[in-house]
Amino acid sequence: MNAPTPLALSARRESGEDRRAAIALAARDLIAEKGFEGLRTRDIAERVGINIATLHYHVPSKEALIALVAESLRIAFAEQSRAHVRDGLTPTQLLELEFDDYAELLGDKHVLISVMTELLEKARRDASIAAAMGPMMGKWKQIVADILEAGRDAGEFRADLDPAPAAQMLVGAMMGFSKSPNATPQNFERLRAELLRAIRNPDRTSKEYQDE
Amino acid sequence: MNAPTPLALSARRESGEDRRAAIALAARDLIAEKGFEGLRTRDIAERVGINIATLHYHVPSKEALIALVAESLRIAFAEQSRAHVRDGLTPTQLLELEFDDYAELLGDKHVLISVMTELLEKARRDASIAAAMGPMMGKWKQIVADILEAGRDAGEFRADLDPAPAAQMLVGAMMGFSKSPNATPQNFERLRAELLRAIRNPDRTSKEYQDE
DNA sequence: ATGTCTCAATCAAGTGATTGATTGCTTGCA
DNA sequence: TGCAAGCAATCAATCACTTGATTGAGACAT
Repeated sequence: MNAPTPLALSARRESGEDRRAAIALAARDLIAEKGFEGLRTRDIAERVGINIATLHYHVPSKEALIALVAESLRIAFAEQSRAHVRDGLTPTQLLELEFDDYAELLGDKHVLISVMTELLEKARRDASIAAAMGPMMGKWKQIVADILEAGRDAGEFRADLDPAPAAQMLVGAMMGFSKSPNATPQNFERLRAELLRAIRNPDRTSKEYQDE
Repeated sequence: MNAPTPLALSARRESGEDRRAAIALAARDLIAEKGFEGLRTRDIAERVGINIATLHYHVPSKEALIALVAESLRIAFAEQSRAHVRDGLTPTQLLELEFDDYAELLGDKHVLISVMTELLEKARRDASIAAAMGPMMGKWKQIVADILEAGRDAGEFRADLDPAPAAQMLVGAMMGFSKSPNATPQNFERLRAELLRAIRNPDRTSKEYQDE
């Protein structure tokens, strides 16, 4: 991901599916590096180690390529979400898991965040991208809102909490954090702690929280 | 701003300063419409009503033009900030003013938000843009953090509030909101109400808040 | 007269995409 | 087992613009 080296010493031939996956991966890296502004089909082909015409054989247009990237992002996030068991956890624990997942992205998967924010920016101007990104973001916010609602109803979070805007608050804080110049792990810990305090039920004591 | 009409029937000649201001304004509109990805110097020149060579006479390169846009943004935000007297207000009132300012941007100045988010995205990849945007965002967050700190110390906001991450939370929530598909005025009201609840000192009663 | 501003024409490089020939792989048949 | 056929995948060369920027002449203002 650092050196602009072809991703693999490509065999002369790969199945369409493998090739498209490699193309999506290369495109993700390049979008993170240069944005859509600097995204070039030739650069992608070079990164994969194929000819420009081969790229067009597998992915018919730049527009189709961007849609492929959005889909690969959706799959990556879905896999991350599935990696943790969520049954039997309290709302606070579920929320901590969301924070853990985001911290993981902030680590060695920062490309995924960068590509996501680039796509969200593009979604503002392009209805087809918005159609792809809308459900992804909407689902994330809904998951968080559901956790918040359950936590409020269970008395873990404050009684006056409004789930939808509170979810916007949490998601917005995390995504904004990743763009700030001081996005260190320590600062993320500090942020998540503040987010928890922002939603906590003040009528609960610290001991009651620990017992859960 | 809707019709792609030259901004004015430009006089054959304008002073350099007026011309550059018109160029910055046209560029802002076009960045909001098409992003940096779709920004073309010829489109800007056409929007202003001048020849492409004239644009280059006044602004030597595309890079310089983007710097000009960032500066025009800084000026616009500074003017907005100055439009309200901030002396003698309580921390809660000051924070409400920040929300009011943002609501105003969400209204008929949405272009400014769009350009800002495009620049922030570009800043991630371009050090000179980051150098321009960093102080702007940093200042906003500092203003909010200072308000929060003062409010905490005055007992208006909760005692365990950590100003810097809490400011990140508020700023992130607002900026994230502007990109969401349901960014209506009612939903912003709902969000700001939730943000206030997130920072409020629970040891204060509603009446105490009203008295301030 | 001089300096500033404007313009049409043009440059050189880049861009997404296409074309037609070639290569690689699989399958079926003798 | 070997060969031929057919389809999928690959490539170099090329196309038809597009793009940021430049050049040199002319217009304008003082």
